[in-house]
Amino acid sequence: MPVTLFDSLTRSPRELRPSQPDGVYRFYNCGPTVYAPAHIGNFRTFVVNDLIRRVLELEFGPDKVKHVRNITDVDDKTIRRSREEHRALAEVTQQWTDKFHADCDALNCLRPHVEPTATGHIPEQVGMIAELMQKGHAYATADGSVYFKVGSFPGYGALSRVKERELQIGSALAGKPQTADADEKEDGSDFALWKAWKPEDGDVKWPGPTGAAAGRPGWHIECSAMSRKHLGETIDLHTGGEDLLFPHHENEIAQTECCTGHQFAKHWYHSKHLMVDGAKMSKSLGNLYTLDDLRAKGFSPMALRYALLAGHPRKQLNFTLDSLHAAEKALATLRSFRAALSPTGGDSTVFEPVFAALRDDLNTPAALGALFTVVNRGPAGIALAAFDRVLFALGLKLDAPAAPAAEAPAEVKDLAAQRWAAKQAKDWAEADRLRGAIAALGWSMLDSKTDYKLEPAKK
RNA sequence: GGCGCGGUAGCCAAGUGGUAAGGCCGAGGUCUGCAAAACCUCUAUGCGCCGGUUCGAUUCCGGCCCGCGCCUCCA
Repeated sequence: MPVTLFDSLTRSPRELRPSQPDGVYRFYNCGPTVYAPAHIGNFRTFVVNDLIRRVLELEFGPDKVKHVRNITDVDDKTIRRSREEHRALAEVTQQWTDKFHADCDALNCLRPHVEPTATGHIPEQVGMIAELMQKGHAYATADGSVYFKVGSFPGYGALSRVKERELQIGSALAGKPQTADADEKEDGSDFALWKAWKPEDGDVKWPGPTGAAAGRPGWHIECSAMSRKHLGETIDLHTGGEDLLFPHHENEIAQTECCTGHQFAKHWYHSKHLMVDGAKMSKSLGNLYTLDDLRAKGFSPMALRYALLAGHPRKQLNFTLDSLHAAEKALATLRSFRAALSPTGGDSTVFEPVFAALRDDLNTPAALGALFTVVNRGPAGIALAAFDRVLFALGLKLDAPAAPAAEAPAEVKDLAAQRWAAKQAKDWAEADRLRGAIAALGWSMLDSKTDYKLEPAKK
């Protein structure tokens, strides 16, 4: 069954097919800049990309997908952070890389097959810049930086239709101050391939290409170089958040295609941004959440994953804490449904509508709808293995506890023991009074036939 | 200013030229001393507004109103 995905280049849905004879699907996904914990907006993109990875594996086989996602571990933000904290750049970026991995694991995102770092691929980037200079697509400036000459690549703007955009820049951006390095450039739209060392870069520098000073690579070249090294000159799919479409991806195309002379990516995909409480996420609005922020509010990472899946990846999704509450409840229903399934035998085709929705441009809300349509019919005659295949496709893990178990304070435990005794004595008035006292301390006492447990009260 | 997206029940959110998936919330019920959990049932004559095309439009066309995103090395 064909998988279709919207293609940002042609602006239409297109079928995904491996283009190389080995049948391996080559998938490059722009990764995080590691200078702080990623926020849930970042994770929307990574969860969507994880879904692509899973759908591809189901379609072509687990060994027929090669997924590469980079780590940007040198740029203005990482360097600034390292200077602020008086720590080595590598130490800072390692810390946040580890945190990113832990968060991804918690969200049940499959690790990419290769996760290259920018600092680990300096020679590849320098080599590519040298190649571009030799071919006349790049030039060094007086300070030893190197810029890509946008005018030398006729295909520039095909992805973002930037030429249409530039017509308006005169009116809207005319008053904008020029950046310091703009004076060095031959043309305003040229972009940096190599940035000459400046004092604020501290000890962060590498030898540059011939004709350039020591310094560090620009942002765009890392993806071109790492993608080329790990996936070859032409890849099957390149993805990222919508904000990367321009200039990042447009620039990647220019760099790679000017070097190799071949088409860079067969297919482009961009997921939309996550909004929070109806507005763009930003620190100034105070609506920027990390995974740990949500954990602190008692929500599980899986609830975030579910909430992210509840919106179509190509539509803005408005995130609210309410949606996490809904997600927790939905997960609980799936959990009990799974527990009711027979481990052997049963129908394995009932979930086909779920897969069909995913194959149709990753329509996750429709997939969840189809899933619950089956769930609501009841567990009779449904194979556990078939349900688990759905869970794999969506990346949902149900065996994880909904919330981390917390230890009740001694005071609460004491009240609970008293209430249990009152209950055994059938002193209902006293039992109810004690339940109220426990609740007042922020805990819930949940009874079973023979036992009870304490949980933090639901907000 | 230009480009693009969206307005579907209290909230979130699919979808189709033929009469509205699903989740949450809410209501009722089974169970429980009571709760919680679980399970069962119910919940939009309606899809921003106004026209048009059509046997028939939420779905197509035109206009309007409202919200949002991008055009700044932010996923």
